[in-house]
Amino acid sequence: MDEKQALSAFAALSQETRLRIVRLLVTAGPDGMPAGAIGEAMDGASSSRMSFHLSHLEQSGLVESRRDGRSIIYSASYPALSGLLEFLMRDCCQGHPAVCSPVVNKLVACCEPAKDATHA
Amino acid sequence: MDEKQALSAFAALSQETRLRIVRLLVTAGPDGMPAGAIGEAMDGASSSRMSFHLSHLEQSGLVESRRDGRSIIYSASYPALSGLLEFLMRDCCQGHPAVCSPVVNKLVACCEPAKDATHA
DNA sequence: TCCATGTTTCAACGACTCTTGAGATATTGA
DNA sequence: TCAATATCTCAAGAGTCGTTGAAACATGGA
Repeated sequence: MDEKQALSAFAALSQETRLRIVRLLVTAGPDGMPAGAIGEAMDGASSSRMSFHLSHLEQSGLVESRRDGRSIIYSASYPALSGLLEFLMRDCCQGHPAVCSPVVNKLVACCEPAKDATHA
Repeated sequence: MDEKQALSAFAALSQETRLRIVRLLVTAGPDGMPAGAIGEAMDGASSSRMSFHLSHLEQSGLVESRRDGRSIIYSASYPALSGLLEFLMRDCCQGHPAVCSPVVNKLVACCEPAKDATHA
């Protein structure tokens, strides 16, 4: 992820409705959800409002879409999300231990990474 | 970090100048830099423009300031940055392995966390 | 083919963001 | 006290963002 993409992703996540959509889609899993169902989950937001935010999220790369019959199914892009996290840690915070160590320490507990990964 | 703070932090980082400032201040370390020096590093941005972005960053909690004589010294808030990362991983992505594992795997290599931390 | 359904596109509007330049404020040293 | 330095505050303007409602488009079934 380069700086331009990161700026776009941060802008996408800086809006309450969009942040909620991302949260919802992450929990929904790879199968995703149709736009209409997402709108209902957002306190019944109007379809044009949903479309606005979903296309914003899609342009930022954080979500993906595919058509299924009449519905358009949106799903979270896990690679984009981890790419953003990695950008924030590495490119922006330069892997500074004061920033990253607390996070890694908390996260290894919850995520159980493969212990024998690229860990030179 | 709660959602409101996270939204504000994402908004702060979604602007090129502010992202560059954060990067600069992370590398500058805990001693920070005076506003004028930051402005010079930003292609000689005007003082009012700097003030605008720096107070935006300060309000979001990502940077802190203190007065030193005539200068005001700005420094990165490492806790806020790791708080944001943690929010993104835990609250937003729910610690979803597909998002977090790649990041943690890459980061343990670079950050060398204390192996005996809260790691139930 | 026609209609219903699900979604997008468009125009309009108010609200917010960012930049600029001028002026105000705080601090220091003479 | 005065002047110089470092920074902030304010007002104005161009631009962007988010919402709304109406209309258009795409798909599937009768």
